[in-house]
Amino acid sequence: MPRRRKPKDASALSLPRLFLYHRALEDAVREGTSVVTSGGLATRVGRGVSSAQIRKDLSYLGTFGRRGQGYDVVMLVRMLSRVLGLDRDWRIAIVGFGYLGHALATFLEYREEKFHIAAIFDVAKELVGTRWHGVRISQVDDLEKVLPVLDCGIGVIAVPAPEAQAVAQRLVKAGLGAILNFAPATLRLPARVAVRSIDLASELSILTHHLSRPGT
Amino acid sequence: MPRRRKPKDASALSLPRLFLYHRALEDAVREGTSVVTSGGLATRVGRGVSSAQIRKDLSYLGTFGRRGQGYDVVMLVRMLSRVLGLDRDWRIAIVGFGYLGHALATFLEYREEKFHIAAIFDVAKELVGTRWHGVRISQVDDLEKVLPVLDCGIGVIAVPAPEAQAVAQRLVKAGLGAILNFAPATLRLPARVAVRSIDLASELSILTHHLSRPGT
DNA sequence: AAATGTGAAGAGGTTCACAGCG
DNA sequence: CGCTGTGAACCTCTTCACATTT
Repeated sequence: MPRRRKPKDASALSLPRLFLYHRALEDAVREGTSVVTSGGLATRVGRGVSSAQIRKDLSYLGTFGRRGQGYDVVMLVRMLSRVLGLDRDWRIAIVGFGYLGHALATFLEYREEKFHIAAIFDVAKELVGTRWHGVRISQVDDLEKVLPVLDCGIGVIAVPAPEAQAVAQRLVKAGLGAILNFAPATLRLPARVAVRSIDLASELSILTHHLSRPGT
Repeated sequence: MPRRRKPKDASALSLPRLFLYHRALEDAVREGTSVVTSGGLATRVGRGVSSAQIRKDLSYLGTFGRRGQGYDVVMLVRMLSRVLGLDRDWRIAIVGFGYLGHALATFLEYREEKFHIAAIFDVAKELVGTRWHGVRISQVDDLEKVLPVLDCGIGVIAVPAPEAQAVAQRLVKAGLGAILNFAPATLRLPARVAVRSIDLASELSILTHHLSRPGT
């Protein structure tokens, strides 16, 4: 039963680019730039994004530019914020508070003002009950009890690989609709749940592949 | 001047998959499985990888299966290791030893036996001169002096965004050919350098985008 | 009989080039 | 004139389906 999709839908691959546009435009706002052309934005974004690509990506979302002039920076930032869901704050639950979980929490708390750590879980008895920046660290076993009242939208998995699948399922049961997974394991979850996996070993192996090839 | 490429070249998008195959096959080895079919491997890998996809990916690298039987697991692992550059050890330099750098170092040291932390740099005076698991933490200013003798192939950037570009250029000048970047900034480097960027905010925004949409 | 390897068909995404509009 | 917005061409990757081999 193929759900009829809007005539124009941003391609999956365009999403990360939209975020890059958003970030580059925020820089432009800080510099006081008020209008930007697709070519100018392409230069800011770098990384081989063409002006045609930018216009195409934006055209899937609507019509925002002025022909002959370019795009209003503030308006574009606002529009992209809305599309990316960055026009509101988000509460995040972190499961696994070892080095990685700790690093992620710190990074988010200091650098990303839209994202707030609202729940932390770990299995280590010496951690449970302590607080991190005011957030109580709970026992993973209590996940179903603690999580529902905290209104988190996103769960971050920073536990060892063998536990990742079980943790993911519990997060989903507790109502989370999106998961960012750092464990080197493939998660099998209902399609309605959005999942992104960051796999350090995978990234490194892509680099070693390139280093191992003689030609570019 | 378009360099003529080999008649068959693994597509860029297949590389991360090859790594997933490698990981799944290592699991199979541990279980004592000696032969696997493309369908069986697809089941192990999960995440919507089809058996046809696997056969196609492998066919770009050569002919390894036995018709009617499947693939020899040990041989396939070995072949993929070679292609991915995982048939040798790698020495890594980390720049930025805050929470994130520390977390990455710990993760790699404990979990990835092919990757070794060989150099650590930071700007904090209280860190410089101390050691982490036997590795001396050096001042970032000394990067050009210290790095060349340590024979690192890969550099990991875990510094704040404004410093990332400068650090990246210095790593490249010091001879590194591959960079894994965790700073939320676009790096502009010579094409010969392999770069992968892991952008936490970008991943989160893709999740918030999905959470903000009503339909799947 | 069973599963590979692969040409061909099909999707999906990007680039081109230009009409349209300020 | 300059830059956007967009159909069409192009290219790349995925899926299909089947001839081929053990």
